[in-house]
This record gives sequence, structure tokens and C-alpha cells, in this order.
Amino acid sequence: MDNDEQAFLADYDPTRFERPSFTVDLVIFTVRDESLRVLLVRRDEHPARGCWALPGGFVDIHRDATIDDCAQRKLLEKTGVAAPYLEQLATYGSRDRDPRYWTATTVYFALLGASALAPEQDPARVRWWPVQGCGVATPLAFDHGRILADAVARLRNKLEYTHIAVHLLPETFTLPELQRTYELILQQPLDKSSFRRRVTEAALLEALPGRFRDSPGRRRPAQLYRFRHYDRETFFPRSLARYAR
Amino acid sequence: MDNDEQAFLADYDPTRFERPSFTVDLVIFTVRDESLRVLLVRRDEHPARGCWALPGGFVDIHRDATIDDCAQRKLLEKTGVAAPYLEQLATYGSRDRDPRYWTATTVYFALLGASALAPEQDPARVRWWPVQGCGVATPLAFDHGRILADAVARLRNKLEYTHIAVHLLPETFTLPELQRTYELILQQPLDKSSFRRRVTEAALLEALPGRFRDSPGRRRPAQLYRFRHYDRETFFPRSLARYAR
DNA sequence: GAAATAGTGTCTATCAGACATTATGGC
DNA sequence: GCCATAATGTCTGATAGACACTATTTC
Repeated sequence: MDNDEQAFLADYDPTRFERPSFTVDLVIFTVRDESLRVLLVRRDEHPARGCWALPGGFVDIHRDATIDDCAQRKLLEKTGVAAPYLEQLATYGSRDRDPRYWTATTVYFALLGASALAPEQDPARVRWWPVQGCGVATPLAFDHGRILADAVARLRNKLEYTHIAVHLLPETFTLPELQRTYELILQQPLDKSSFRRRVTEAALLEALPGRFRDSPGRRRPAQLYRFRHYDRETFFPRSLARYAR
Repeated sequence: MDNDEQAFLADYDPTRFERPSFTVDLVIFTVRDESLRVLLVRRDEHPARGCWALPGGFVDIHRDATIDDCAQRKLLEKTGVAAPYLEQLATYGSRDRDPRYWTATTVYFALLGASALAPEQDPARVRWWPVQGCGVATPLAFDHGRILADAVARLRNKLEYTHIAVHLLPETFTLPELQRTYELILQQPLDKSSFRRRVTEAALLEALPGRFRDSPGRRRPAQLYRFRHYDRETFFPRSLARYAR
């Protein structure tokens, strides 16, 4: 860096222009009690006070080195989970989405395994809402309803060509459980044989020999599996098929 | 909106917190002279003065109603093209990507048909750089090299399951031209028969009867086609195959 | 052994890749 | 008529969807 550049930077006033407000929001999914669920918080401040909303907030430019770090930090604060599946969804920015000012928010979506969940806090303020269709059974603050719909669509879409659903299960799980997770999210029954072929041929699961899951009322127990390595680059071939019946 | 909320909004001071700087950048692609090209501008200000960079800049919260509008406006300013293919790529935000301050930038990528291009301006300041591999033959400012690599990867990926390549051609084009465009971007020869089957079965092209493209040196002229309607939801089935030979 | 769930085998329609063949127009 | 390019035909291996079947456990 030459002297000229140093002088320029010393002179630079970053508040010279009116700038949009920038936040990070999270769509946090898990599967519990036979449904896909999303973590929402009730707003106790204006605007949209009393409405349910996606968790999120401002970047802390002193604590967060990157927006990914910011999303990770907010997730940890909300759920106590440190290393989940976390992926950037999209950025929504406009003059009207918040009545206060021009805002942009970068939205991440996270998948949490049911076993990793911290116990639910005050259910009047933080709640796992079941996803029905493309949203939840309550109107959301700002444009969060549309954001949630986009996140659900992305999740469904990615189920078809990746293995991300394993991140919604506990560390060990059975193939019927995995299939059930797919069916809950896609809202569609799948063919067992084709599903198993697809999963086993991908060779990403590791059978835990001799171990079975106990579940009351079940008849024959199922083989337990563990996820081997998650590789974002491993996709299913012939992606669109869903084994729908 | 009740009185309480009005009072809250009147009181609100949006400059209370230190916030990141927020910009919009563009990766503008076209195909010309047998190569995929990206529009870069030479920076004449610090930092990274003299480096080539993606076009972009601050959101104008008075003129731009949304970030999409902002991207559209910047594209129009740079290229004179009003309604191209424009899609949000991702948002990059961190403390270090700009030495001045914590910045976030939402990046869009655009595809321009060769016929729509405004004549090149001052080539010392604005230039269509050929894409080689995942980037260009000059280092870029900030993290723009990485952003460009991501955009190229996304473009290649989307070629495999969508029809977006038609946006890189003039309004009318022949199937050999379309195939050549695919081959240039994917950097791989494709099988003619399979390619044509794929394109024609999608039924998105309309043959212009009796019209042929003149091109010196060519022997048999080819049928001209026009793109019917671009439908973002129409994908190719069995997407991953590339007809590679 | 009945019931229920876990898990396997196999047939078939579809389709992508490969490559051969025909068609057409410029020279 | 020759040649280069455009366009079509066809064979085949792979695979997803369908569904029947076997296996194993609880009661």
C-alpha cells in the first residue's frame, strides 16, 4: 500500500452516504413429532410487535468476521447448536420490507438434528412451528412469510439431489426413519425399495453392525446407520425422480 | 398502526449502531468471438486502484426500491440493456474483503445476448474479458476473483438443467450455434444428436420456417430458431448428463 | 403362528450416450 | 460431383419406478 492509498483511506468517511440497514436472518429447521418445524420468535418490539418472525438481527462488525460467522453466532445463541448444516439462502432488500427504513437481510437456513436440540424455552416467545404447505399457521412479520416459503422450497428441492436430510436426524438413525423424514418434508409417500437403493448406492451411510433401534410397538427392529462424511459435492444422479407412488 | 408504534418509529435512530457497508455487484456474461466473456471495469480510485473489478456500487435508497431494481439499474448504466436475464447469485460479507470497512455485497449475474451489446466504450476502463477456466487472466480487486469463480460455476451448473444459454445468443440463432455456446461454456464437446434431442424435446424453441443463417465459409445453412418463452420452472430431466463424448 | 415391519429381488419403460446414416447446399 | 456441415435414425446400457416377495421380530 503506497502513501497515496494510505492518505485516501485515512480520509474516507464511511457515513457520508445514506445506506441501507443490513441484517442476517435464520430459517432453522428440524423434524420433530412427525413434522418439519421451523424456529420462530415472537417480536416484543415495534414494528410488528406480537408477530412471529424469523430469528436474526444486525451484524456485529466487531464480533463477526464474516456474515457466515454472524449466522453461526446467532444460531448458537438461539439454539445452543454450534456446528449444524448452515447454508446461505438469499438476500432480500427493499424500501418497504421494514417500515422504518431501507433494509437488506441475508437469510441462512440451518438444519438441526433432533438430538441436538436445546430444551424449548419460554414457548410464548420462542417456538418450533410445524410447517404446513409452504409456511406456518400464523402470519409472520415483515416479508418473513415469503422468505420462509422460499426456504421450504429450497429444502424440498435439495432433498431431491443431495443428502442433506441426514442433518435433520439424530447422529444414528434407521433407514425407515430417514425415509419418513423425506416423506414428511416432501409431503409424499416414497417407494421403499427405490429409496433404499438410492441411499445405499450413494455409499454415504455406515451400518453400525448388530445394533438396532428400540421403539415400542414396532415389530422387527431396523438396522442403525451413521452418516459417514457429508460431502456437499456428492449428488444423486437423475435428480428429479421422487419415487412417488 | 397504533400511537405507540408511531411514537416508536419517530424516535428510532437508524444511525445508532455501526453497520456494515452494503453494495450490489454484477457479473455480466456474454459470448463473443468464440469465448465466454465477463464485463470488468478498471478501478480508478483507491483501494485496489488500477485493478479490474466487477461493476457495482452502493444502493441508492432513494432511486432503488429493491436490490433487484438496483442491480437492474446498474446493468442498464453499464451496458444499455434493460431486460436481460438477471439472477441473484449470493452475498459476500466480511471484515477483510475491503480494507476500508466491514462490507457486504449482494452479487447478481446477468446473461446478455451478443446482439444486445452496446458498442464497447473506452477499452482501458471497461472491457469484456474472456473467461479462462474459472476466471480471467488478470487478478481482480477485493474478493472479486472468488466471486467470479462462483458465478462461472453457477452458470456451468445451470446449463446442465436449464435453458439459460439462450439468453447469451442473439434473438434468432441456429442449433449449431446454441450447441457451440454450450461447448464454449462447459469446455467440453457435446454429442450433436443427444443435444438436439434434448433441446427439441423441451419444445421451447420455435423454428422460423424457411429462414437460414448466412455465414461465410459454411456449407449447408442451418435452420433458424427463436426462443419461445423463457420459463424458469422448466428444467431438463436427468439433468447431470452432459452428452460428453 | 399371526401381525407388522424390515429388507430384497426383479421386471420394465424410459432415456442418455454413442455412432452410423442421410440430407442439403456451396463450391 | 465433392465436401463440409446440418439433421436424423437407431442400438444399447443404465436406471428409476413399480411391485412382489422374503426375513425377522413381537405378541
